[in-house]
Amino acid sequence: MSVISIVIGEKYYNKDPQSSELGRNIVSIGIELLDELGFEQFTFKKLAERINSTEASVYRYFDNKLKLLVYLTTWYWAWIEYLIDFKTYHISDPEEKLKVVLKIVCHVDESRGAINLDGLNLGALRRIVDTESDKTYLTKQVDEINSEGLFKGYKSLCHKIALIISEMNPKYVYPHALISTILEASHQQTFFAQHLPSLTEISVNDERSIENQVYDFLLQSVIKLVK
Amino acid sequence: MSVISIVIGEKYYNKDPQSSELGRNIVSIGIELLDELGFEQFTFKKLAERINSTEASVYRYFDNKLKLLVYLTTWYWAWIEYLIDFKTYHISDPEEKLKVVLKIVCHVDESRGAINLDGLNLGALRRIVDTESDKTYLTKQVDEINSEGLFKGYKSLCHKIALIISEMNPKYVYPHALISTILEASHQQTFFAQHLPSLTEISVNDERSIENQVYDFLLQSVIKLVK
DNA sequence: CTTCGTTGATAGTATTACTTTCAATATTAA
DNA sequence: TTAATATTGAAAGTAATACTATCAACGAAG
Repeated sequence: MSVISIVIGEKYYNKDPQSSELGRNIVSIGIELLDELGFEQFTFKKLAERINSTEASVYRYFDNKLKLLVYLTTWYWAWIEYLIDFKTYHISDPEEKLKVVLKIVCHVDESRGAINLDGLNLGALRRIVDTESDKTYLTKQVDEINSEGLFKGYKSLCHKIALIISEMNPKYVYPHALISTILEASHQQTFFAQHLPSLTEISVNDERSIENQVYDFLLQSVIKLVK
Repeated sequence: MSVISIVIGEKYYNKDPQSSELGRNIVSIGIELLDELGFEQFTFKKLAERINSTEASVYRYFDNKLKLLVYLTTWYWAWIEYLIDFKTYHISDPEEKLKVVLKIVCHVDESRGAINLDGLNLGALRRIVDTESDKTYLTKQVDEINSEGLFKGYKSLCHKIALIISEMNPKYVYPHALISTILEASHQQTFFAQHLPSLTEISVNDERSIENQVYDFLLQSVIKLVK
């Protein structure tokens, strides 16, 4: 039983998936099927079959699979932002704060196994974000989706971390560019380590976990750049 | 009349598009249509109509649109690598070399207007690479495509630049991770400036060109990190 | 002059991405 | 308790996508 719950605004869906068993199934089994099939092979028909419902019923909650992906990534970033608020609340030193933030973003110190919040498979959700989240904006529909305010979650997170950077060094001129680069790199480097290992020194064969290696690379980079 | 021509190996296609008028049309009009419609909306049927040919004929050259995209990005990276070889040939100082490399990658100092090489619209190709190139590997087919050696071009470029970094500072432990991050950032920051401006300080409203701003951000970053 | 390779034309299949309608059931409100 | 309302399932249908197959026409090469 979770005491907290991530709430997503109504512009992200047609009918709130948190409001019914079917909706919660669409989201939770949707995460698992997306992880399994990848965005391109994933369809509402396959999802409907998996949850013993129908295509039409799924469409009643989300316009299309891109909107579902936007919902899921928004949920993910909201969760990350919650963790940041929670775990940095007591910290005043910005450099300390940044370290905690990067640990959260890189999932260092995370308990192994299928973690659950709101009944969601967070491991699968992470993999989706690593592999598929860029597809929320790398589409001709970006400007439309953006004008509806659907990237607010990512922007908000980026801005929050950028503020910490500015606290560390008010003269650094690229806090947002740096953080968006770092956030993207955290996914890319994880993906490269697993699928295109010659593009990175981070390696699945290293005795340290991928998460730790990515964290070290990014922390070292940010500290050097901002100081 | 170009004196040089980028040649792409046969594993990238079924029939060499450079070998016929139709093939060259598929590539050159393909670039323009991909730029226009985006990868998701682009189809071989639409392309066939545009070049007054048929779907079946296009399929004789490329298995599917993903393979065409892989071909185009490979062509692009081969072109960039050619420019790097050409423009750094006489330079021995690695830091100087790096500056030239980043200028090429960011398209600084490039003459405006539709540049042409092999009859291809290079401006459109750049935009495709900025927006669509990540989709070549962000798919469940990565490992398959990679095992066929189709990412060789990108890897080769990444390695070439990583060697310059190692020359600058042999003790720097993340040359490949840094360069893959920088190459990705060069697209992302350009894209963000145009579509999600709150994620970056790089701005279309700045008096300097996007290309120049991205170059400054990336050069400054790499120098600080490697030194 | 014949053979080969290329292309175009046509047709066909399975799947995707939806939309519509209607009936059955569950929930809520009077 | 009944009546109104909302939710889902079932079924059918459409247009587009992502292909594959067949065949005839044409030009080039031997």
